[in-house]
Amino acid sequence: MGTAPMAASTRIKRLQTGASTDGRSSRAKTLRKERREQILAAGRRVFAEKGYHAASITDVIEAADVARGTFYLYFDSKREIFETILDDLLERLTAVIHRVELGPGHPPILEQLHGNVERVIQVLLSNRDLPSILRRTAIGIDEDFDRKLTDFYARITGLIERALLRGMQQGLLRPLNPNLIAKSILGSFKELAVYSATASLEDPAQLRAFSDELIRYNMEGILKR
Amino acid sequence: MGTAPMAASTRIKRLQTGASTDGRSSRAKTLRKERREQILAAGRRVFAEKGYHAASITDVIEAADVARGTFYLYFDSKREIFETILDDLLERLTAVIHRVELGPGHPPILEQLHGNVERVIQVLLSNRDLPSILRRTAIGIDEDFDRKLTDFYARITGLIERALLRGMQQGLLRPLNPNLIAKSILGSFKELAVYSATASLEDPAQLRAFSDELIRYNMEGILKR
DNA sequence: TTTAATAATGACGGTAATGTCAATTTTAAG
DNA sequence: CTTAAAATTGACATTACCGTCATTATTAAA
Repeated sequence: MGTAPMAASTRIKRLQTGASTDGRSSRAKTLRKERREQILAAGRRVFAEKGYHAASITDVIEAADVARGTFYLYFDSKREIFETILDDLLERLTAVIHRVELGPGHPPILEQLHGNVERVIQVLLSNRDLPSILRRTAIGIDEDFDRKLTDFYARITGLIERALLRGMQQGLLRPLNPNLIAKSILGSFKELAVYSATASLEDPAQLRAFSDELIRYNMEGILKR
Repeated sequence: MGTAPMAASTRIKRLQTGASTDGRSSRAKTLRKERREQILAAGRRVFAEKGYHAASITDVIEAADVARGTFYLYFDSKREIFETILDDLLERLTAVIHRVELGPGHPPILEQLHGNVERVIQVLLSNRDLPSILRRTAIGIDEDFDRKLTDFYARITGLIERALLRGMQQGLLRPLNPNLIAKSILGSFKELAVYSATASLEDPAQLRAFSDELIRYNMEGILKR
């Protein structure tokens, strides 16, 4: 009987496709994207639950309910699907982190800071798998991922560092070591962001309280004035 | 000729051994420990450089310059040698982190905090591989490691949290959310500690400056008074 | 209905790293 | 020197996962 596959029992086998003269119809393109997104979503779930290394392609295709070969029609490897997921996440985070602008015509600095914090948390909460993926994705998976993460965090640290310098120049901030403190600030935020899934921050009031606490800690420290 | 192995060219093959009536002579025991430590040191180097997953047993035995079989006389698996290394590190860190004591008969609080910071950094600097191992060892390697790390950080967070509560009761600290702020403080420190290898903190003056900056940031924040 | 193009399938071969063990080497006691 | 115990060795069997591809299923145009 050779290698003939059989129809899977309950699997919905098709999303429907089409063809046209110029390669692929727009409908077909949409459906290709849907299938891809179906596999990506399964990947996010699996990576969030097991972490990159413990997750196998087999886990992903089982979660996506597609055959092994199908996976390889959409992604070259486990590396590639994870890269897609990570790039996506880092890009979304980058998009919502805005440089703090001084001077008139801009919202108060504190409001801008709140905006950044709350937008980042919202991105992380938009898909429950994201905080776990971020949390589990540390240095050491792969040289390329290492660089991506390191660069991402370096960009944020750079943003913070420049903000600190401007703040010192304006006389708003005390003298401090901008590089060291920028890392501290990033660290304080990372530690909390990664746990954002466990708190109930979908409630805007709670989110605001969280943001308040974090920003006040960084601004004023913990001592009584 | 079967599976007969040949003498490795330049390898120092023995540490010398001995035997006695009660199983093993104390000299033999010492030498067993030395061989074990030789393999552990190689493991630390390899794990620091490549991370847990990318490191193979083959890498470790090549770094240690012992044969495959020898490795398995001292450790059951890659998991086990890494566990030994991680346990060791966490135990040493735990040992140098002391609860802050209030009241007369104890050094000033600030000095106690400096002590903690500087001792932790010293542990991390005692072996150049340790910061990298800590940095690369995030959640997701293995359920057991996850728990160990999570527990370790939870213990520290607990220490900080209780210190914050006492500080509030004493009227030294402003009102704050102890759990959230404890995590922030831990985060700020983790981010810096992990990079401690890159700074030149062997110099006591530099280490003190580092510690000053970190503690002042947590105490006073960044705003000008 | 027929048919060509596209999509999906899963058995299978290849690869890489693991842990074992029979053989060998070294040690130290007799 | 002889010899038994302990330590070391590396070839090899095993395992587990990866990516391929010939085959089958589905679609939509003719």
